Amino acid sequence: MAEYKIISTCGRAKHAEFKTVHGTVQTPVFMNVGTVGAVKGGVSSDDLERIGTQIELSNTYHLHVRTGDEVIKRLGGLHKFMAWNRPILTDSGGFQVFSLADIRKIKEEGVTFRSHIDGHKIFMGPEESIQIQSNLGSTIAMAFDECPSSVATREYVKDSIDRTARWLVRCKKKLDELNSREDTVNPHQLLFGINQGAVYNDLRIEHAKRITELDLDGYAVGGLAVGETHEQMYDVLDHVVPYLPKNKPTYLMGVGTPANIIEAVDRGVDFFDCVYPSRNGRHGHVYTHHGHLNLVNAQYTEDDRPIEEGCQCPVCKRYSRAYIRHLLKAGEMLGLRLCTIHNLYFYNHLMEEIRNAIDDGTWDTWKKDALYALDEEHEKHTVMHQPAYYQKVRAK
RNA sequence: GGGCGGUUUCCCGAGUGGCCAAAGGGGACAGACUGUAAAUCUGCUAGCGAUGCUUUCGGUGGUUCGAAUCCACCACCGCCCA
Repeated sequence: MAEYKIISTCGRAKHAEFKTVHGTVQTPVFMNVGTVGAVKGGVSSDDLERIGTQIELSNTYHLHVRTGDEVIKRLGGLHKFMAWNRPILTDSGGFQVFSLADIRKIKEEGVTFRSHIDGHKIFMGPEESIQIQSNLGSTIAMAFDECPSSVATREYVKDSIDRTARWLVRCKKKLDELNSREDTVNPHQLLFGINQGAVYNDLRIEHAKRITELDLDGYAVGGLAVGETHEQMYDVLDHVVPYLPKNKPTYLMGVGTPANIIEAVDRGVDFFDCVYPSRNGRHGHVYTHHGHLNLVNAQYTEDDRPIEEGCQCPVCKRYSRAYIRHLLKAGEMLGLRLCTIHNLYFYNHLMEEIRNAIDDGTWDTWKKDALYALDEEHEKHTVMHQPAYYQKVRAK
């Protein structure tokens, strides 16, 4: 059902279109993380549309424990539930195995973990995860995987990726069965497999070969940005992305900083998601092309510039750093909301700039310039960030 | 005029002779956060030539080896009686 079409390339970086029943996504794309069916910080589906986001990500585990995937199915599925008609990717709950489960409770059948809400035991395996995702009716379902710690031993990782590969077969079987049923919310639901193997490149490659034997709709690289260095992450991508299908989208899960994303696009990645723009936004940490600002800092008390000069987001067009800082310090929800909206715009717009640079054939120089500007060690010393510079510019 | 209670480091507030530069909270300041148990968490908040020294618990003086803590007087605040 899905169609992945490459529009243009520069080296390994590529601009492609991914057609789904919920619309076409231009890649490289950033998926806006709305774990419980909403981007935290008071961001509505309206807001997401207004700032031009293409796709949203929600979580299987969280929606299962509250309010329940069966309820959402009865209400017509997640798209209808959250009044969002563009694509949705649901994460499988695999990451919650990493963050919530006792590692000793991981069995061949699946994982038992305790609800973070009331502590009750929850069992989730490949079939359960896919059933929930089918009930939600997301555009793309993710395979149920285990995300081993970056410090896991090679022996542990080997066992884990073998199990994740076996789980993938079960996910595929379950989804095929559910997609063929009459009462399925989205009978065209897609499935992405997830590559694991920690920082062991040979295990990564072995696992990639194994999971690509199944004809899935896309492939993710998981288990990165969980404690290893950026260099290790880029090294894994250099090794494993070439073993993922060229005619299908590649998704780097949970990543990352603007620089991480640029480096990963350069290594052939199409899909990204990260809590940074929303979580950091809630904490007053906002992104610009010249590094981040921590708006709660005293230096912005009387700074009436927008977060970033020239930014076309609805926040920068109207509000000052000083006002947003005031809202954050006063504990007003509007402060978190404005920061989050700016950050989401920044991330989504960054992806557009990336696609344009690839289309224009200027990717290599664009990338170099963008990474240089984003480098805070360099940027914090430039005059453009000093209030005195701004005063002079304004005076003209 | 009389009686009682109070005055603590930016704020509130604990502390009634040494373990007190002084609990706890707030505020301020700074940092962290990568498929969201996160509008959260952590650090820090007298000064300095810094394993020590100096200044600080309303003010002044006293008792004591030693005082935020005990005594005297003074100032101010609150309540009650005239």
